[in-house]
Amino acid sequence: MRNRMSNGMKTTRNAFSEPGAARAPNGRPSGDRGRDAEQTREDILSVATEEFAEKGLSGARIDQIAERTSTSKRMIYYYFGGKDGLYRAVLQREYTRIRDAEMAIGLEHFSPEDALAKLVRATFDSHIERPTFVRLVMNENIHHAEHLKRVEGLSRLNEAMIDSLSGILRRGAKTGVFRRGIDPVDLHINITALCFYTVSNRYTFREGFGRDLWDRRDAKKRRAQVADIILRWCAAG
Amino acid sequence: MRNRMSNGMKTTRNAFSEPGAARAPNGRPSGDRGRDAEQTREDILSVATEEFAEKGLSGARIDQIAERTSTSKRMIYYYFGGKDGLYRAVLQREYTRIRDAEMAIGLEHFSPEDALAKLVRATFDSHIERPTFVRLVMNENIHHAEHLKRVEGLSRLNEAMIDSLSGILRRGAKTGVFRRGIDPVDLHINITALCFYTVSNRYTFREGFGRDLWDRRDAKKRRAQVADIILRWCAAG
Amino acid sequence: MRNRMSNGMKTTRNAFSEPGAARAPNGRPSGDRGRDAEQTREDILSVATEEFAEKGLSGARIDQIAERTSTSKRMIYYYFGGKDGLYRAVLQREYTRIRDAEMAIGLEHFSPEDALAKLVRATFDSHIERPTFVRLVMNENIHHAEHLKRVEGLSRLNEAMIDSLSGILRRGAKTGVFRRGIDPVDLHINITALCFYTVSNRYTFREGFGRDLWDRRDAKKRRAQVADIILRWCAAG
Amino acid sequence: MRNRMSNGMKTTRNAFSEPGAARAPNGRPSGDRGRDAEQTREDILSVATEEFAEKGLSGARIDQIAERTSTSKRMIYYYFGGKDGLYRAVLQREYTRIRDAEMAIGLEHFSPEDALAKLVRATFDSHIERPTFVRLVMNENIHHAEHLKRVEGLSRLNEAMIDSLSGILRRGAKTGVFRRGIDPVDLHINITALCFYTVSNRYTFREGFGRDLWDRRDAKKRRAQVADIILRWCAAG
DNA sequence: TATGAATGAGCCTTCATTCAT
DNA sequence: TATGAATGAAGGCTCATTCAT
Repeated sequence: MRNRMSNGMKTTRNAFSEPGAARAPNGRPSGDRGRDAEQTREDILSVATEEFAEKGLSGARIDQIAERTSTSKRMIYYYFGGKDGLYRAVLQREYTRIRDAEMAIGLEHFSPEDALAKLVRATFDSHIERPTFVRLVMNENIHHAEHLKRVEGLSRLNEAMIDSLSGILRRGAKTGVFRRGIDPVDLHINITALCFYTVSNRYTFREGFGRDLWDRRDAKKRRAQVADIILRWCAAG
Repeated sequence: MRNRMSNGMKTTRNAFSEPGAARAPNGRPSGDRGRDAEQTREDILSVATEEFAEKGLSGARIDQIAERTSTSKRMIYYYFGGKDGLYRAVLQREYTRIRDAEMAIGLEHFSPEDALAKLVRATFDSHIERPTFVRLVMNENIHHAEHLKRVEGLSRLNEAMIDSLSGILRRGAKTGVFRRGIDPVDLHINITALCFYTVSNRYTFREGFGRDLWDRRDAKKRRAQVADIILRWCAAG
Repeated sequence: MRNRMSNGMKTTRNAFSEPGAARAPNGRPSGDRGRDAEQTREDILSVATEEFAEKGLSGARIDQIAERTSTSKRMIYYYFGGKDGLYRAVLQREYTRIRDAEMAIGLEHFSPEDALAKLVRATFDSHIERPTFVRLVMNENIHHAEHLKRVEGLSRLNEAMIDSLSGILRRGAKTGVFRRGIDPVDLHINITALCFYTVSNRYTFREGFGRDLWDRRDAKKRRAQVADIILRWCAAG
Repeated sequence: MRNRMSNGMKTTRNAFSEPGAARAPNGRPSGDRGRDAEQTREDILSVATEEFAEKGLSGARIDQIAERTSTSKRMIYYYFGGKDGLYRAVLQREYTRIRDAEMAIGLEHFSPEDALAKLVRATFDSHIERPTFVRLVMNENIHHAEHLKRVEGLSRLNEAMIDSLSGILRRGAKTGVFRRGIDPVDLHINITALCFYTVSNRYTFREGFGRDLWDRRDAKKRRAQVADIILRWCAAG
């Protein structure tokens, strides 16, 4: 967790490079060891992501992660320095991925209302499709986000989202379809709250109300409802 | 956690017996130790609640709970049968308490709009004031609500809440201030989502946006906003 | 090593109470568990002393210590909190013992010269008979005495020794057999150096000179020689 | 530490080959890499010396040594065969160096007393200036000198020292300033004991007596005192 | 009802070492 | 000669739990 970390972080940065490119991390000719190393890292990371999302940080077991991996337990320490380092790497990768997914829609070409609806639905889908991420965030909150503090590039990701919402609100206010004075961060909170809760509280809700928020039909209806709530809240008049 | 369970459950049920009665747990004639026993249980429970809420089920340590208690570790096993039994008892107590708080307002005497607004604000407050409960629910979701399954009287508590919402919606629809066709359970979900998220995702949000949703002023504004969102969504027209 | 320590230290203090007394550590009637606990501690301590003296702090293995004990490895952590705590307890016990042995001679009734000679010989013997102690001190010096810092009652033990030497020097100076101006601490250093080295450097010396400083005859001669060196150094004229 | 040993020892011996020669280690024609190789070895050795002296054999970490080196960890295995081989090489180099230092004074031209005093002071200085060596010797004694056994040329080095002392004693006895019958090996022991202890037990002494034997002024006084002790012991009359 | 002592299983981590290139 | 990746074995430590009294 000390010196090895440098090693780990160096290659971690690759997580931000284009996923399509990501060839030969350090300029080595090709077809050599580098590829394997990157694969080993990826292998560990994807297994760890599932485990941490499933059991939480303290519930997950390094032994079990290693077992489901094609490499040995020792490699986890080699690449990530320890349980916490691995957890952090998982966190970073997941945060990057979900924001990428949410932003990957060109919203400029739509009317403000359509753009907002589209963004809400995209956010909803990205939560529904990534319960793993949601669970990791829950776990992070249990731990007072102490590990997220050490994840880099976080605020940059969020600024992009806020900018996007800000643009939509401005355009909507100009054309008179949206009220003025809505804080884009507030808007983000409310969208996320409605999406996040749907995924995060699935189990207790089912237990309390006998209804599964993830039932295909339910999810679809709920997605429309969330968009509706948000649009009504922003609507002028 | 295995064989002692029977023991644990038997005494756990005592948590719901009338506190005024203070019956000696095992029929001993002299009306002496019963009072102490109830106190011991309460002592353990309140410490455990904090610990479980703070660290989660797997993160909490029986030793630490025992240490902060005025009794010994053995008593935890005696009264609750083990870690899981204790956790379940905590869960049950908390669920009972929060629903009591939420329902303790007479809403019938207000206009539908006022009643709904009042209920939303009460729900918001009850979340803000009980982060402990919120954290326990988060943790329960991490564990797929497997322990909540064994908590009794849960659905009964929820039905009361749904009935209340149902009544408000009906009255509002009759007077024309609310739209028809709003599912009271949906309404509950949305209210809760907006309240719950405010508390549950405090830490990751602060990390990502540098803003504390619990800041006194922020919380107040947010409470009004949540009520606004819900009311606009229900509003007719 | 955190909270358990308190437990460990509480009973450790018994090491300083009269060894003959040391009955029922906490007022319990007698013939109960307390005796066993003390025995368990002692058992662990004596095994650990040998192991640490033999292999050093980093060379010793907790597993091996536990194996030679009549209890389990877990008990080491129960009583001493960890490897370091155990090592510290060992250190304390050994320091106490050797100083007790060195001081246990009534020197006041002898002439200054005889008293000094007696004390030197006692010091020599106590080193020769306790290579374990010597090795622990060597190890402590390797570790910059960082653990000795946390051993209580150390300086008190040393002051007794210095007082004793001081008295002898004063008496000798008064009767004219010893030079004036000899610092009792210097005297202590020189006596100890000559004794300590005999034991501490046994192995490298044997390797370099093919002579075993511990050979019975050699040791006896050496003891006399050390006394001779010291007395000549102190002698007046 | 097992099979690679043969390799390790073969190259280890190179440490004693003439440094000026700089022969390519494995007979390669071009006089190129040999110089680098020797430098690499030296680099590793000097780092390892510090680490072993600081932490002891079991306390030192191969990884850390490699990290402080300009080469990789693999080279340690290549050149020294393993941890033990490296430790042995360190030992050998240090033993050679200190004896060289001690013998590098022409004592024949001085009076026996001056010669002895000079030699004592030189011994004292060579200890004070080389705590690294002292610590290695301490460590070797912890390990029963088992590694020193495999260091070559040791007794040769010591014989030179004994011869020197022997000569001084003989000359002193002849001129009547020294007593007869003093064993030169005994003399060596006593000189070394007083010097060695000053360095070896610095830390425990400071802890026990609050006095630092290495304080500049203290060291100087102590050096004179050691010479005084030895001279008084040897003095005739 | 209550307590200090004890425990086995398992957890996270580290070590010296070797392999493929 | 040199390197990054990989590893088995073991090391220190912690956990929930039970026993004897």
